[in-house]
Amino acid sequence: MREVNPKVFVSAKMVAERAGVSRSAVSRTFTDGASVSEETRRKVMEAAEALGYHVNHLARQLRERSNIVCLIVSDMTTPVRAGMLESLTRKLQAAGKITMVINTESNEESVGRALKLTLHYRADATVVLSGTPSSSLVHTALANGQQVVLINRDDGLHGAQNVGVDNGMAAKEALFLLRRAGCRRIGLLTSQARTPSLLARERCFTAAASACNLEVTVFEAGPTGYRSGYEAARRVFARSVSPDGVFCVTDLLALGFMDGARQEFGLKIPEDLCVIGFDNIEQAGWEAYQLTTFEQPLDRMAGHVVDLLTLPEPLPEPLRGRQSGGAAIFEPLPVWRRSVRAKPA
Amino acid sequence: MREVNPKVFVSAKMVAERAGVSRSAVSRTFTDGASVSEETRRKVMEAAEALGYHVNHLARQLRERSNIVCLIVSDMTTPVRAGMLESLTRKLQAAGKITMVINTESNEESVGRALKLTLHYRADATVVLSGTPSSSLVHTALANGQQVVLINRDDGLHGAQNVGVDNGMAAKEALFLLRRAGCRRIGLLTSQARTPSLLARERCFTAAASACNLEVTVFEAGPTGYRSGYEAARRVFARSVSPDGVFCVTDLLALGFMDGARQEFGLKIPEDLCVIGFDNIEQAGWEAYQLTTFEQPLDRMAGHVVDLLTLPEPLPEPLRGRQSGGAAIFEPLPVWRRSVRAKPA
DNA sequence: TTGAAAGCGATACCAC
DNA sequence: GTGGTATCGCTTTCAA
Repeated sequence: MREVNPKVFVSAKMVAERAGVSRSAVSRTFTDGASVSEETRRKVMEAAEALGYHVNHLARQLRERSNIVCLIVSDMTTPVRAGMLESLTRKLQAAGKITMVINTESNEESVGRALKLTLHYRADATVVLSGTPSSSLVHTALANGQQVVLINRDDGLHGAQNVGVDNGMAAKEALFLLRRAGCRRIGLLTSQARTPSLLARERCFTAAASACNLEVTVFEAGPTGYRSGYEAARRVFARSVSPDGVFCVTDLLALGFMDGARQEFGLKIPEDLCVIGFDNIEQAGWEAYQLTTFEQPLDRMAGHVVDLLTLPEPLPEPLRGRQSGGAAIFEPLPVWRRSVRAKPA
Repeated sequence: MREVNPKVFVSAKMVAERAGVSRSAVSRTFTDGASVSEETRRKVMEAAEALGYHVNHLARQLRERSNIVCLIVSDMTTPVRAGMLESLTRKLQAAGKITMVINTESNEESVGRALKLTLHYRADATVVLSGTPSSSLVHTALANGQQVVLINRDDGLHGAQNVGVDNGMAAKEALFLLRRAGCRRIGLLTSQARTPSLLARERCFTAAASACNLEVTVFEAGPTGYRSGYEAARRVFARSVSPDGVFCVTDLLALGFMDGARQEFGLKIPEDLCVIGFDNIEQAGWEAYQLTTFEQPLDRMAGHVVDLLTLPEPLPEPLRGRQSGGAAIFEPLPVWRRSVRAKPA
């Protein structure tokens, strides 16, 4: 049924020639709602089939929107990023969009380069999952009629659309849980990556503590990740006074911290130490950890992003996420597991 | 510096008009190696800057190759997939390619739909990370001059280029390790997803065992993942005779299996039970597991894929991976940790 | 219903 | 060095 290898993409022209019709006829055959006779359509389809023709969407959308959405992301092996990527690609596809992924460092320059690329590829929209582009670049994108969506950037850029999670609520709840467990020396473990989300969690947690006249010791680990959490535990528990309740700004840090505390100091969780994380990555539910944490509603957030990109108007009421200063903020879901005591030891 | 919002992508024509030159001049300014006077270039750059112009690569590549590479993948949150995706996107970008990600189910029909999409988008190449497209579709792609690369499909399709890992070698080594540890009742845990790779690991492992006159009990878990491993342990150790050494076809299964064995039956690893995995995902190195496993050289494999797509000729000798029947096979790297005893208990 | 022709944004080839 | 023109693959008038 199929012809010899042309080593070149089959074009509508080739199909037209073979079917003995005009190229317009071919175009119409593949445009729904266009008027073609049954006879012509049959001839065209037959030729197309034989040649292995596929409409060139890139050329088609030379006149209209490209339907391309760019995802700018760094550290995509991280469970949260991978999860967001999965959700976004799936939903975008379902909405008929094409997803272009740009893997970048999270510094402003790299993100900027990536954003320029999206302009070169005429993406209808860009979704930034990590890092923050300079506001002047965002404006260039906007000026080119491109939508820009920023995820989990609490320092939301003017002009861009922001989608995020309510860090403050989780931080407050975390403090409450640690207090209820009877923890007396409360700590917070953050990472050296001072992203807006992590900073917000830290700020809200310490603020909530001061409000109760509680002192919180802040520990800073290395880059966000398991290893950093582990090493942090090493340092934290080598001190004369060490915490008995710690809120870690991400699950990955928390899991490493738990392992470090148990392995290096023989601490029992939650008897000797209570730990709370943030994100609810899959591993937090693993038997070895059973980490109490807060779930980022990735799927709902992704859904909202897709709505922003597909719905014609500024999202109608009722909103899917709470709106605040132009940002859609989603409530994280507390997930109670076994890394925190239910009451004082 | 920047003009009012045109709400439409800026084109070379607009730049030309503003700079008072021809559109050819604009084109030349952005084509390196073209001859433009300093004066003209300056005027063009100034106008481009003011308007926020970016060359439209989609239109440019109407005449030449698109530079687009499509990645077809399912279950991208899985550590191995996420890792491969990370490596591929990074290297492809470095090679000047644009990456489109198609998130799909792994059944033939979904993969087929995805492959057709890549044709619509004139991708120069398609890399299939999961699932196998029908061979007729692969031929259509090939006939359109598109390269097709299949990763870890041991049933390698004719025409497509295959890149994989040597499952047989790992399986044999796994058996050796379990025997050296003095295990007497050896088992193999596989998943219900009977992908070519997993089947190969199973086949080679049992074959190696028969060669030593050893019997291997094969257990089948649910879908590849932690939960399935955990549940499998539940069933496996509820039996009157249970294994004391198990090769799990993926790390995720292994980790769940370990937790199940420890949590539900109080087994000590490696004293009571030796476990070996495959993939060397990050979590395998976590303190709670310290799983002995085999590392898939994702980075080297990705590098090879990119070579296939960028090097003009069929890859020259010396090859980066062992060549076998047109497939590039990479050796997995044994990673010795603590889930297997070094000698009999 | 059909084919011819214009146009989308960019590049290559021409004369000038 | 420069501007005009054809061309890439496609959709969309517009006449027939």
